[in-house]
Amino acid sequence: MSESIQDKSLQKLTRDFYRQDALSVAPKLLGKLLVKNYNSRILSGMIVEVEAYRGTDDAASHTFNGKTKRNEVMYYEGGYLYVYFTYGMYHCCNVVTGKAGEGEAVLIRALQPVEGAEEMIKNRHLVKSADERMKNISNGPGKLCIALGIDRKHNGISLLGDKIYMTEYRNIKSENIITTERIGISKSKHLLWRFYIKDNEFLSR
DNA sequence: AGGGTGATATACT
DNA sequence: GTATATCACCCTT
Repeated sequence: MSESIQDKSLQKLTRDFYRQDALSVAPKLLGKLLVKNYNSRILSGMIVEVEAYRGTDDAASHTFNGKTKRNEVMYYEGGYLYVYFTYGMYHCCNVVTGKAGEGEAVLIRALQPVEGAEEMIKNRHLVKSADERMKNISNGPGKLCIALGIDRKHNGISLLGDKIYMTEYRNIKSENIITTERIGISKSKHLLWRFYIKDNEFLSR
């Protein structure tokens, strides 16, 4: 208890939080910290952009056509990481939400680096020259996975453990949360299931 | 605007 | 089994 000045802002998100519906969780994830233990160092970033994906009513969701080997983690109860490989070279990182069997998740689309930016730049093979490049570290779903070193090994990992987890960080006022159509999909485009922090510099677009 | 890259799903022999 | 289309992306022109 010696150094236990409990910083409320860094409290881990709970199972109850993740067990809510994807559409409830998605906007609430904005301003939270995604934390990764990386070679006993901490890499972290504030979530600034997300998209919700939900099984039955969302043709763009991996779970729209039922369970497969690839998407089975999405059917876990909320609080697990769903990581999939796409376009031959990238990974995308999702937070499973809802109750077991529902097949929902929230895609993390962009982070604002908080801790370990130097390491992230190395992971991304960027040259730290200008602030311009800093914005390029984790402003996209594929990029943030490279920056944090997230790949298929992390598929199905619990967010209540110590390898990867999320904590409280900043409170984002509702008037600073923008809602739009999702990016990069062709089906169910009309659904306004993308959420991002207004005027943040680290958005994917 | 187009190419790179490979897993996955679907549609065929 | 094999063939083809698609894909929740990123980078370069």
